[in-house]
Amino acid sequence: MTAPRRVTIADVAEKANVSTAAVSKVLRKAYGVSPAMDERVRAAMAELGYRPHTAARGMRGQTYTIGMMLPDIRNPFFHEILEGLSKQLDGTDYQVLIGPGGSESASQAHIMNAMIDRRMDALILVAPLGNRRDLEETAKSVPMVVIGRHDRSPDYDAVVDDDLMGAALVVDHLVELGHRRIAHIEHKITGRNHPTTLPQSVRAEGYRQAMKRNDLGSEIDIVASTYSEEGGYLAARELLARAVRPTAIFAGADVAAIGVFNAVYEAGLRVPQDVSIVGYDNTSFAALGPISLTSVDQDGHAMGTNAARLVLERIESKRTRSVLLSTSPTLIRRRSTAPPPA
Amino acid sequence: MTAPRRVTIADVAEKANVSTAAVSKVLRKAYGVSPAMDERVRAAMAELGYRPHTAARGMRGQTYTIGMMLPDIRNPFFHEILEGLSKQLDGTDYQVLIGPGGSESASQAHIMNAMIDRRMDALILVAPLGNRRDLEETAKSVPMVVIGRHDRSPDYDAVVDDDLMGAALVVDHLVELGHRRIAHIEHKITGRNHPTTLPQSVRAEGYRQAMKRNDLGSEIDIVASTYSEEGGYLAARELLARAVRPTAIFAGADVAAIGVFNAVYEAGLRVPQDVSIVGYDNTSFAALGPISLTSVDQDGHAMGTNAARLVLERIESKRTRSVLLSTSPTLIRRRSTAPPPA
DNA sequence: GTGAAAGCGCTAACAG
DNA sequence: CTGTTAGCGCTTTCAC
Repeated sequence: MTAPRRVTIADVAEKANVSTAAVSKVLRKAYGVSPAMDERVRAAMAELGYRPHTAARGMRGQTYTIGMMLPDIRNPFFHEILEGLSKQLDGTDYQVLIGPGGSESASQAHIMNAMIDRRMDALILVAPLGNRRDLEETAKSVPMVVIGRHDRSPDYDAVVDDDLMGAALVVDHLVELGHRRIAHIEHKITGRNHPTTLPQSVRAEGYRQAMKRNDLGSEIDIVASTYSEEGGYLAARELLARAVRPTAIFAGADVAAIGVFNAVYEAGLRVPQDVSIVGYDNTSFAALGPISLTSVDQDGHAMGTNAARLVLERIESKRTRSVLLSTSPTLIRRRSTAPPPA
Repeated sequence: MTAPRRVTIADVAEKANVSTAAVSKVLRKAYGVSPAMDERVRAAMAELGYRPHTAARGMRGQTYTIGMMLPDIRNPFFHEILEGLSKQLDGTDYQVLIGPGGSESASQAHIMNAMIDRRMDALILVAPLGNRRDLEETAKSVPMVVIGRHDRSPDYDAVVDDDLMGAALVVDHLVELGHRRIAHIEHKITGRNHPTTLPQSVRAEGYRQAMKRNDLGSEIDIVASTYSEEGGYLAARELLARAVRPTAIFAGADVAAIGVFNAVYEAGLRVPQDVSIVGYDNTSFAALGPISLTSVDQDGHAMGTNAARLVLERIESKRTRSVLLSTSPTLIRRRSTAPPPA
């Protein structure tokens, strides 16, 4: 019941007949330890089952902890990012811990502060809502990489997928199939002015630009909703109730596309014969037979790997200049898109 | 670029003309501070924008951090638990941080150690794989609550939903509809012997017992697979290839049920006319129109809230005896179940 | 009611 | 190459 006192660096030092400083050096693989001493210390550590006390290390040095702020745990796309990140960190001393950020700027700021208060060595933020100035402010106190946003800042690194191109791929695909009345569902958080560099805003802008480029400027039809099943459902209901119904609906995220399916079936319409549906993120369920959703694929795994690399470079301060890493999406065509009804 | 030195307790003490000890007391709402001093200290903290350095506090006292180990970030059911937990912790000084545990006993042990090394005040483990002795071992060094497992231990608290009853609800419902050939898909991790108290094992056992109770012992048919889309898909393919095909498939989790849908459609069969499908967890997509999956609902939110309560009680050591909190599931009937074909 | 001082476990100069 | 010695920011006796 009573926890035995934890083994400390002092216990190891005593056992190995060396100073605590020596043990610390072995721990950090620091310069200036003879092979003989190194071995003795390691042996003592093993024998005592010593594990460094990360919190204490953090008081002077690093905590070997990287905080990842996620607005929504469930999003399968975020999971891919996490996997890339974890794989890259595997084998290093670093550990990822996830902070649930929620969908509000305030709750996200809260968890970011909590992570900084806990002395995390670096922060990885996925599609954070805060304005750029605030982000730069926190980037001044901790190495930081932002995933998903298109801002470029001198203070933090950015890893993005080209959402402008992704939206263009979708529109061009639909136009090629013969569609003209192509609607878009955007994620639009109510309340404060949110940055236009968020993925959802860029996707909407990409849709707009692509429509114009295809001489369909007059057909532009955007419904503001949310990237969620319910959001997609409600937006699609609105679209299907129009006097002239769209023949294709481009949802900014797969989860929303699922809601669109729902509304379309409910209206007694068929996919893709009556309405074509396109999603974004190419999440695992998009490939499922009964759904078979045409979607835009971003390489989340690579984004995670890149974020880890950038963050480690920063921590080890091999680099002080900021970097923006942009990857290209691809379109995955499936059975949810077809030519419009004659 | 250069981070300004953080405000510390010493700065606040100086500003308020008191000792650091006094500031610490105010911070901890500890006994022995006069209202006047309290106010002065608070004013100084506000003026300087002081935020306590959690890592440093942890060296002597608490870190005000609760670690939650999740085997799979994506599972929407886990998200419900997290929400309940967060809501309960809201307004307290505590913060949840999520440790990605992965699907292996070793990776889970790794993240648990990482959390302990970081001096977290308590651990909440969701369906951990380790054997009970190991769990009890770690429970000796930190307050702990285990969610989902049916073990009862003197060393940690447990929050479970009655999976035995959940499985019985499913079988009884199908039997009532007239089914006899009811198959079950179990989550079975390869390799080591895993505890039989895991939710997946208890659900399988509940299925077995209920089948026997309904005089269908000879019809028991369990396929070992995984709770995932692919796992459900593969298991269902196997089941549908049987000489005598089951008329109902009970997947141990909604995600697996989605894969079952997939396989059923692919085989040219209809749901529920040819095959009935039941899931478990009643995750949000189960309610979606095109899916409309009959499923077992556990109140994840309540489980999270309860876990938080138990953990706080332990931290504040109001309680030393362990508790097991079991809630009851309910069956949500939807369109994926119907009488078997004649 | 208040403050001085000794740590918590580790790192980082700095001597030797 | 090795050990001594200050701290990191906060908590906690224990005098006053």
